[in-house]
Amino acid sequence: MAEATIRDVARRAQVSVASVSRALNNLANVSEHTRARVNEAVQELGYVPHAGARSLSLARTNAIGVVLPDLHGEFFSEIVRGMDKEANSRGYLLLLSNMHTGSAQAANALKALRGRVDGLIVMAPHLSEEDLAAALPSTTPAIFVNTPAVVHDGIRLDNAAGAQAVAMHFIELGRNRIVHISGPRDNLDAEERADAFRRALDGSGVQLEVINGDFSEESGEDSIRTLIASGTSFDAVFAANDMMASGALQALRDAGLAVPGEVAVSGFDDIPLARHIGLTTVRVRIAELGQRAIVRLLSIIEGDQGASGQELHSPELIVRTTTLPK
Amino acid sequence: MAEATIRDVARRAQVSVASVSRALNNLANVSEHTRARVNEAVQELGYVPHAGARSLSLARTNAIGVVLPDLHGEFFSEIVRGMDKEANSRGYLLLLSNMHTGSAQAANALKALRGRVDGLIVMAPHLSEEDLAAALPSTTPAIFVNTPAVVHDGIRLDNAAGAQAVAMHFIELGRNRIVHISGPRDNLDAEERADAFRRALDGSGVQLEVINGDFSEESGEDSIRTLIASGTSFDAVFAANDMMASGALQALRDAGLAVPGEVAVSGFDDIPLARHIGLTTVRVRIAELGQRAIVRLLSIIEGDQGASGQELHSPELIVRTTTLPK
DNA sequence: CTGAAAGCGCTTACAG
DNA sequence: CTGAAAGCGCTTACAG
Repeated sequence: MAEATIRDVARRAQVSVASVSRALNNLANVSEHTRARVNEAVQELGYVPHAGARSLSLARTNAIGVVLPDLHGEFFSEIVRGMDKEANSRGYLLLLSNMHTGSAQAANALKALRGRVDGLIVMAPHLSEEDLAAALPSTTPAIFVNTPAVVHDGIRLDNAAGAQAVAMHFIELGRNRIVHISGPRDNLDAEERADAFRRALDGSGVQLEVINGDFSEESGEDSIRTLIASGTSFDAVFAANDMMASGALQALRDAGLAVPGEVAVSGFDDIPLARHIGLTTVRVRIAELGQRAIVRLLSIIEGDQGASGQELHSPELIVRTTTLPK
Repeated sequence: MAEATIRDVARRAQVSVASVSRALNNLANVSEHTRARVNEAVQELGYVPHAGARSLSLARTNAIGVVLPDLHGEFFSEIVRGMDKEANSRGYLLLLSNMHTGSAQAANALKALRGRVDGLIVMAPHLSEEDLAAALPSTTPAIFVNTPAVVHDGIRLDNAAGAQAVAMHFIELGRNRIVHISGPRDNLDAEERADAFRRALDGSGVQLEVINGDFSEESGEDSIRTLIASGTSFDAVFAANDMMASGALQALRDAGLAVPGEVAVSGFDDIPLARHIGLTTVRVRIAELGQRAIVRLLSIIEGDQGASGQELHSPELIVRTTTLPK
């Protein structure tokens, strides 16, 4: 048997569907008698309103589309957790959509959300704003998270501040042959971290070598292994994320180099693992980023005049054993 | 200006909305001429179909509701990742819904999904099947994941096999004063692990003490700290998950007890951290659990006759340094 | 191959 | 306070 509809309830309660609708939505203009009959019929039929039909009628879905490149890694799961928590407490559901590389695929992912959500959270550190804008319905509220954005409202991590803090820390420790393992090319976070780190070291007399990694643990390990094999000497490593830092630590250990005695190491992100391995890193309050994204999106959707433009979240340097003073 | 609708396209292309619909859905019975005009109009207007309206008409949403207790921890993020991957590749979106404790709240969470999804994945290790069944629309396909289920189709982890493997491993190592730090009461996984572990040790002459934890790292640490303070001596610890095992390791280290020399330690789950700290554990292919849940749900939704009933996923013992032979 | 019309399950002016 | 009717944006028999 098919699920009961509002018509079934109306028939059973001997009232019109209009009255059923009013009663269910707790409108004032319904007599107690009618309300009671409706509730009774709802119980008897086990009626549950059809949210899809309601959305169409109201032009409101109470759902938020979350478009992200990939669910891999603690970063994304944490940010989704922050969004989910805030959204749920405000009566919204999250609709997840993976956006694979390739702007055509990205456009389709975005289009599939039309008519399903009231707004969009877009995370795409690898796409340009133009590509995204072309696929974004202009009338849909959207917040860009850690995504290149000039025109759109967004939330970003202050990568520069984090990288700078690491640079200053290394200088204070007296390290002067520094290696930076960067993230993948074309990734916004990776670029900003590398650029700021380089700038912060400029003119300090410190020698800097940059190796290109890809945010994976293996790339961190390989980078350092190769570097050591080449005979290069260095006394500090700044990896653009914690996973690469973890790989670097393994390579250093395998090579018999003491950390932090001979080489100081810092990561970026402060994933839970970092604390366990005593890794100095830059703490990003990831879940909070996600939560803020929802707060701002809802303030647009619900018409409050929230702050517009870019919001920058400052990370914090967390010093642990991998950079204790010599 | 509002988004274009199918009517706008029809008007512009000078055909009926029926023809537009047919053209957009690539039906055969549309002349090339009409198809071309429609495509042109779509381009000019930047028309994107309204998925919500389409769903109502088709009684099909191409969305799957995922109901879970909490996004905390690597377990849930991994399982969602597995589901998301499979769902996306099959053209479905995931709609996330948090189910807080309390069966009334749970019922509402489930109801809010009516008319929004084609099927449900339900994870609720803390609720009884009756509570859930009362709130579940009987006509909606559903798969229960790691949730008490007799009537419904489900996927479960073979907790008993995992706990047994740990017990055998400890016995082979010659350990005979064993401690089990269990998960929270009323949690299905926790119960099954504890019960199976106890049974496997029965009659082996091994002495077993069970302490009640709550799956948090702190509870693992506190449990062992308290135990040591009480003067109890033991030579092996089986924590019901890796986080508690990690806490236990810290307490042991602080107390100066050698691992595995004096005390062998095993966890459960094999979260990424486990490898880093050399923790022996029971590997659960979490993402695979999520993927299988989607595969089975879709086979119900799409009418293929998939296997019904409970599917049991066998975990695998991973021996690392925390249980090397003395 | 094409269009007018009914229908999916709701909400809401409008008139009473 | 209540009901008949139109409308949200699609799809699809039905008749031509």
